Amino acid sequence: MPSPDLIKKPLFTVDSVLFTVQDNVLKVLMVKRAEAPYCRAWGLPGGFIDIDLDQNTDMTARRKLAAKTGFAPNYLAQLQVFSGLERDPRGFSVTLAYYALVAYQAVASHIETVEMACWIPVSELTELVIAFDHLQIIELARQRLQQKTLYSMLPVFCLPQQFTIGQLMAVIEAIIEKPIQRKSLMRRIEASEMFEVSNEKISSGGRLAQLYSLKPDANIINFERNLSI
Amino acid sequence: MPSPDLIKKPLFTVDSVLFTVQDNVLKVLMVKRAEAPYCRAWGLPGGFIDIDLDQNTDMTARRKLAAKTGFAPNYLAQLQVFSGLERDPRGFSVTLAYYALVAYQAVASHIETVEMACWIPVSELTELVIAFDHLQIIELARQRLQQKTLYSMLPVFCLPQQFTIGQLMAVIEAIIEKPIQRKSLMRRIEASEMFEVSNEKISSGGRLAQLYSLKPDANIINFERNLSI
DNA sequence: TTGACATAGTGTCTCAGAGACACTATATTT
DNA sequence: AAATATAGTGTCTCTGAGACACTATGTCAA
Repeated sequence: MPSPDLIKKPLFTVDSVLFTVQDNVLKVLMVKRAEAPYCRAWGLPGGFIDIDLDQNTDMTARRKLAAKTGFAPNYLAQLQVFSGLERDPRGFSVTLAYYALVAYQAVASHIETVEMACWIPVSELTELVIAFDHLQIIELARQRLQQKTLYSMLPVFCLPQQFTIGQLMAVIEAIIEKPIQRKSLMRRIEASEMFEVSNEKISSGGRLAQLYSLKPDANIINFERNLSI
Repeated sequence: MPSPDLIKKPLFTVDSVLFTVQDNVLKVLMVKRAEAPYCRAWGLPGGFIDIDLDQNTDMTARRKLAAKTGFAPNYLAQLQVFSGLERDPRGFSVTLAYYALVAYQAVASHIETVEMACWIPVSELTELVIAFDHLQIIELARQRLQQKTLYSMLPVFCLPQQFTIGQLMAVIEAIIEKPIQRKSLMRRIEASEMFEVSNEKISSGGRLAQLYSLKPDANIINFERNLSI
């Protein structure tokens, strides 16, 4: 039985919405829950802070993601805190949600059973039983990702270290669900000065495509205008 | 003495950076701490969630602000969570920081001693002893406020319900610390369709100024371009 | 009463960058 | 060699921010 003090403390957890783009489809990493509440439902990877292991909540998010998938996100940022009495049957709870991006790779299945962690297209989430308010959290994360895609180059974090304009364009279009102009993307790549051209080109069914990569020290800058919605 | 379980739990608090603009100066509400740690230093208004009083963390922020000032913010939004072992001498701590805007009004001094809560110009914060990492939190909140001011009408929440373009312009300039073009502001007011013209005008030392107010159901929209930095 | 001044608000030009889309370049496939 | 596919460029339009001169209308002082 917990102490009286403890009863008054809310549960505090850290959850992450890890996005990737595979085959031009935006997908989210979901984990099949093994414990109550919402046992056997799908939920976001996450858990409790471990004060001995985690320097801060960012580390909690990274540790939990690594435990479920075996890899580390290319980009990780805070989304928002969700709190309240209704969101967890155990009582008042507080969740710090992160959103993260990674270049597509298969989930390491050797860690746990194959069913444990899985990429799910965001458009198919409604067909599943989702734990807690995680569907809302994912929806908000998607909106934030879409917004940032309109005024930054965030989607590069869904690509491998070297990539072509065509790949970047495809990933952006998968995220914002609208076609964009290749020309606009080229202008932004030029203007941002964040990228360097490789001396390699790769084949893609037509003229060879120039490979680009993020400069080692590059900051992700924000443009002053959005792409059109 | 807390239970062994409790020792492992981080301290979780909610703090708010409440901004206002008075006499063309951006100010922050600071509270003089009465308890350790950082007794007698200045800190952000905030405190612990009270599960019996607060439906969620937003309510915690509002409750604590009301307790210190006697009024409610016009706008309140999450800033970011700050966490770690070093930020509080008592051990690992987690703070959810909010930022908020209010039209200037004197802090209700009847609630506590006059010195308890006080508007401090952000430019003068470095002259004070500030508790914890609250200076960093305020700095991040200021940056967020500046960014949002470039692409939204957020600064209206620093003004009374009815206001003139000149007042709005002054508040924006106090926040971003740059002059802006009245014409650009007029265009945005027109385009946003968020405001309605009053049938009153007020005197301001020259030609009478049109009074505007937010439409009752208006959402704060985001513009697709920033004002120039 | 009138003229100086202050603040409110408009007209209109320039400029940057997004959208559109035709055009060129260069690979693969048949 | 021709068809086709993808990469990349040239250039026009369009929107909205910046600049700034101009008009409008109030207050105040002589």
